[in-house]
Amino acid sequence: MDTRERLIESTRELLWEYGYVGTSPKAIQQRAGAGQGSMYHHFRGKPDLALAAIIRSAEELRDRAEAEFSGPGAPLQRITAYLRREREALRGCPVGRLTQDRDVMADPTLRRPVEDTFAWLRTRLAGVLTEARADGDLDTALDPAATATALVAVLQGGYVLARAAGDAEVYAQAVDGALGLLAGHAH
Amino acid sequence: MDTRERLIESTRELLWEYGYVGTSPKAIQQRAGAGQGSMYHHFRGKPDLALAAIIRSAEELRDRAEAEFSGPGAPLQRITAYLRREREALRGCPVGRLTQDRDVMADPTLRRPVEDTFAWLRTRLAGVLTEARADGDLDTALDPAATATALVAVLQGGYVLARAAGDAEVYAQAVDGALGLLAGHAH
DNA sequence: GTCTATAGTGCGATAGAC
DNA sequence: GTCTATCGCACTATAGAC
Repeated sequence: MDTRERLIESTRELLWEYGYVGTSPKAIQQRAGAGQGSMYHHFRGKPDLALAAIIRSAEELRDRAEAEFSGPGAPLQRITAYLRREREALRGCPVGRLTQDRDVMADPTLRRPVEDTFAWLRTRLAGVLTEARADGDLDTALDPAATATALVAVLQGGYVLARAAGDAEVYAQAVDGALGLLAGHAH
Repeated sequence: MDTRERLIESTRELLWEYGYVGTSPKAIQQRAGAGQGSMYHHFRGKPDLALAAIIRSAEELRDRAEAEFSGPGAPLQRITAYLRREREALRGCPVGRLTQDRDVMADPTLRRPVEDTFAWLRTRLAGVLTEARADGDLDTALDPAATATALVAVLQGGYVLARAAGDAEVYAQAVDGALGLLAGHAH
């Protein structure tokens, strides 16, 4: 892994743990094992480097989700697999976390990947719910778009509650609750 | 409102918008219209002042929720009222936001009110769900604790998605989706 | 109880040698 | 392409006058 790559990966981890305001170029350089000059050679500054890191985290989230959504099994099985997939609950969502970062949301360039990722995720999940409905596996009374938004919200909120409790099990409990609610509408 | 009070309220607002790392004593003083000496007279420092602000925000969240939970109407009506209550979706949750703040979660004293608030909220909501079940208004197959955690997660995640989209309507959509899922289990 | 002055630290960024 | 030196600034906190 070359220096540029190490800088991006270090920024991703620090952004995940400390957020944008709490991540300093100095900390990035130390973690990447690079000097100041090196960082400012590859990137114009903190926002430029953060953008590269955010885009990569967004792509990773999207790729992993797409793998579950387009995987094998019936639509509802794929949704269950997606919701139950192991996540690092106590670390939170590397992309969702950024919505609480004012400097990120205030900068249209930094904000864009975050906005696009969740817009895609909600739409994509709604599509799988629509598939399930077309197969006759899901109650037609359920609105796919609203249900998809609620399910994604359970994951994002599950991170919040797990971190508040200091217990990853709370995340699992939120998912269990959501699946319990969904089960009543499955045929 | 005296100086001490203005300092606490200013800190609450700044903590809500900028988070702990992004909130400086200087900004607090300016918003409160107080000098440095004044702040350090009333509080030992930033963490001490933040604690007072966090405790107050936690109390407010709890009081507002309790008002809905112990209000008039059947249990499921009260839950619907709680979920649908107007919130400032784009500003996010003043307490939930703190879970993303490393300096807050790393300090047991600052973390305590956050942890307690969500533990109480989940337990209290589970209690109302149990009431609904006892009244024969809710499917007995639904686990009250898991369902409560999922519903609270929808709210917390709804903030995240609304902020990501830059649209408060997304928060409402998450709530609609959750109520749609819950409706299938109501008698 | 509130003010101003000041200290010490770390931030984000630039300059220029190698 | 990477390094060290340095800049100007804001941060959190303390000291001491009023």
